[in-house]
Amino acid sequence: MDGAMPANRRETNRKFRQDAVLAAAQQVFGEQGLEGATMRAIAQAAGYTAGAVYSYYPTKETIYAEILAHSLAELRTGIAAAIAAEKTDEGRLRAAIRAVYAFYRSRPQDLDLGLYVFQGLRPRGLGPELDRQLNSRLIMALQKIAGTIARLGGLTPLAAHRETVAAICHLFGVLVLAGTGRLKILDSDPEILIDHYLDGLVARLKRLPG
Amino acid sequence: MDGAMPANRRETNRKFRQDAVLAAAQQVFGEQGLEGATMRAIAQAAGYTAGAVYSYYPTKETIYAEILAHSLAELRTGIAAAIAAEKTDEGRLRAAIRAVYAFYRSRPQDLDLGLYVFQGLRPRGLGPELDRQLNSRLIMALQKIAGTIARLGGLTPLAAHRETVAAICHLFGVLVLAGTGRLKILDSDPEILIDHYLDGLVARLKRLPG
Amino acid sequence: MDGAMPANRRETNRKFRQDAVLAAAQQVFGEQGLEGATMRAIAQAAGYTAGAVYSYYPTKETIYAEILAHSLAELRTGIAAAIAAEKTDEGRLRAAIRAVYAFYRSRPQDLDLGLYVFQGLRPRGLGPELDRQLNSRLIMALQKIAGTIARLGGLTPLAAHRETVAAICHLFGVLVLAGTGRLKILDSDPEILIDHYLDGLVARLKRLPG
Amino acid sequence: MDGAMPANRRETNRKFRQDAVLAAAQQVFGEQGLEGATMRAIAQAAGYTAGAVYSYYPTKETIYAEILAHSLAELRTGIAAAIAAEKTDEGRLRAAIRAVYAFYRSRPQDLDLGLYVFQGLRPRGLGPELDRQLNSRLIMALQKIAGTIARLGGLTPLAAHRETVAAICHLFGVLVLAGTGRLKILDSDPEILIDHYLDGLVARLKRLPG
DNA sequence: GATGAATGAGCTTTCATTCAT
DNA sequence: TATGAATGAAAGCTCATTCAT
Repeated sequence: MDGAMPANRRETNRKFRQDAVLAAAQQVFGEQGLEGATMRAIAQAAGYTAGAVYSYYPTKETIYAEILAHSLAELRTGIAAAIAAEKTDEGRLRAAIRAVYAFYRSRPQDLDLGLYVFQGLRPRGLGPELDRQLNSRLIMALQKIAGTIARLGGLTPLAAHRETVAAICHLFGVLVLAGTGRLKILDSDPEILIDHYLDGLVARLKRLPG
Repeated sequence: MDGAMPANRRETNRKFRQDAVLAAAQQVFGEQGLEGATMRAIAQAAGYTAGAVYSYYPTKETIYAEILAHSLAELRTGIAAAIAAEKTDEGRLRAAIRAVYAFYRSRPQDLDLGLYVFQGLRPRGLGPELDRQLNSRLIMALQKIAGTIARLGGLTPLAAHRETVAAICHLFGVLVLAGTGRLKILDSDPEILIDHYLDGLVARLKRLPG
Repeated sequence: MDGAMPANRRETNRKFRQDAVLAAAQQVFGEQGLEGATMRAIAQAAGYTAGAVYSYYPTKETIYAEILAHSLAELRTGIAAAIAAEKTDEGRLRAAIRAVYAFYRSRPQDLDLGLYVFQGLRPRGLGPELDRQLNSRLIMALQKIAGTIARLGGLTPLAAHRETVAAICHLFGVLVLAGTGRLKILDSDPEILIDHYLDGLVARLKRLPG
Repeated sequence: MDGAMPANRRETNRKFRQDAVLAAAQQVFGEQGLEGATMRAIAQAAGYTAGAVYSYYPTKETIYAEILAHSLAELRTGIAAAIAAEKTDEGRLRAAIRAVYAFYRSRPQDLDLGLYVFQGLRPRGLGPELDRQLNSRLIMALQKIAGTIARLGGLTPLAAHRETVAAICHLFGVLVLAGTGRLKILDSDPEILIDHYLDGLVARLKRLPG
């Protein structure tokens, strides 16, 4: 008889358990990869039965989406922290980019997931609503970088945005090629590549306004 | 009496159908994505029963490997052609990079496949032998670009290699983000990004030796 | 144009190739066991395509039956040879039984086949006609042993038959348990078991008439 | 609220259904033979889908192993009961051997299964662990017979073991030949053969110590 | 909300057999 | 006769998902 429990308390409980499931999913996902992340495995890691998971997430894809959303949120936090720890704009830019790199290097699954969900190995990854949500999170995560670039190069928001996107492309290229082992084959170190790009970017930005 | 069809002809026919299967695989792959590319689907697209496919390719992974090998060979041809059509080293560099871009833009599945096969959603997609083969094809495909960069910037082979890898990272980053729809969200045009990168690269290379 | 070839020559040729297929089947069978003996494997060992085998044997089971028939014929020859090489009836009995033992010990597949075909892992192993044929071959193979037993023990044909069957049962029991590894588990040597049985049998036979 | 069904009861239910699956497997196995005993067939006989069976037994081989284990356990019980019902050692020996005979005569599939599993038409039917378990069950099943033989013949444990194994060989030989229809062909009655062997064995044992 | 049972569709792969050439 | 292409049925197994309790 839980009639005594107020509605918001109940909701809190629910949210709590939902998060536990999510954490379990993340763990399984990190340990076993995309293929190993079956509903059973996730449920088990959460201390539930497969069926129970469905009271929290209606679909496997939903779980993936949620993980991805969390990932992006943490990425954003990571970027913010990296920037906050620096004094100069150049330091902030370098720190931010390196933070993104480090983030995905340490959670390669999150990269996989992003590609998987968006690209849609499955017909339609998620509903457009979820998609929009994830997109806005991505944009928010990048905004701090854009701001730094704008200040450093004295750029308009638009130009700074372009430069940010370019940097992100480079970053993801490095991450993807590193993650698939191609960089090793090509005898290249991802971190050196990142730093190399940053050197060029900073040089260009500093030169621009003068 | 099998004089009617010489061994020669036989083999040709076989090769022909084998290629048809491969084409079917590529088509299914493009239409349904990696997950949809089941042996049944491939066979059906080729007008066969599932079992029949196995007389052409002993394994699903083999088909993937073959598609990828073809893809890389064509990529190389494409790069060579693009370079051959230009007179100046700058033109060659720009043309080569744009050729890679155009190649994967027009066959997004090939990108997926490369990531899938190499990264190995499966334990290890293919034997190390095949892997090596594919690797060398990749390297060969990139060598022409490295040569052009070396000449343009007066770089040592090593430095040119580094610069080539960096360019490829950028390129793949753009391709991946474009392919997953992220660039659209970020309101960015992949071609502009490529050109932007090329401008910077060329400028840097020209400045370097002086 | 082989109109020049007389019918019986043609038949001889056919028989020849048919035997080649059979030999191949036997070889595959010995090397790969029952499960490995696919039509393709047999055909290949014979230098043919799978389809070609069907001009010689309409069914896989037919091949098995033929192998078994050959096996029984050879067994009979082996028994006869073993008996012929001995001077005394006791020697003949011992030699005959040991010959059967050695025969199946060296071709465990033939034992498997016998059990497989007769017992019918498949619904109906062979037609009743083939079955009868194989049966008579079995009986013929055992007749020499029965004769020796009859003489040694001064038994009526009927009594000798019974004793022969009993000996064969013992023999097959040893063979089956040895072949399935049970005897090793039970720490027993098949040859000792056989000799032990023979000792008892000979003693009994010698005692009987007196 | 799952107070309605205590864990206790749950487990019992589960065990019940698991046994039903096993019974179905045994039935299919008896009706269709080893080859016909597919997972689908077993499932259907149990009123399930193929997939459901896998929640009771993780593998087909496991089912086989379980059937065999049950079989050996029952065999042991049967032997014990037969022995317990007799007063004299001779009676016990005869009863035990006849019990084994009757057991397998009434469940010919169990014999097949034993041969199949141990001999391993498959590379190695079951892991060595299961194999050892089954072996020890087999040995335990035979120990009572060995004890009786030892007492009856005044034999050392070793000698009694040898005699037991010999008897088992005979028995299995009779069973196999009877099961494959060979005995009928040879116009012999398995029971008479068994009794004949027992007569000889008992005579020998009684004579020995004197 | 949670369980555990069950489904059903699907997967890759194997193989005896058929048949036009 | 022989080939080689192809079939089609089947096998063992996995998994997201549903649902009565």
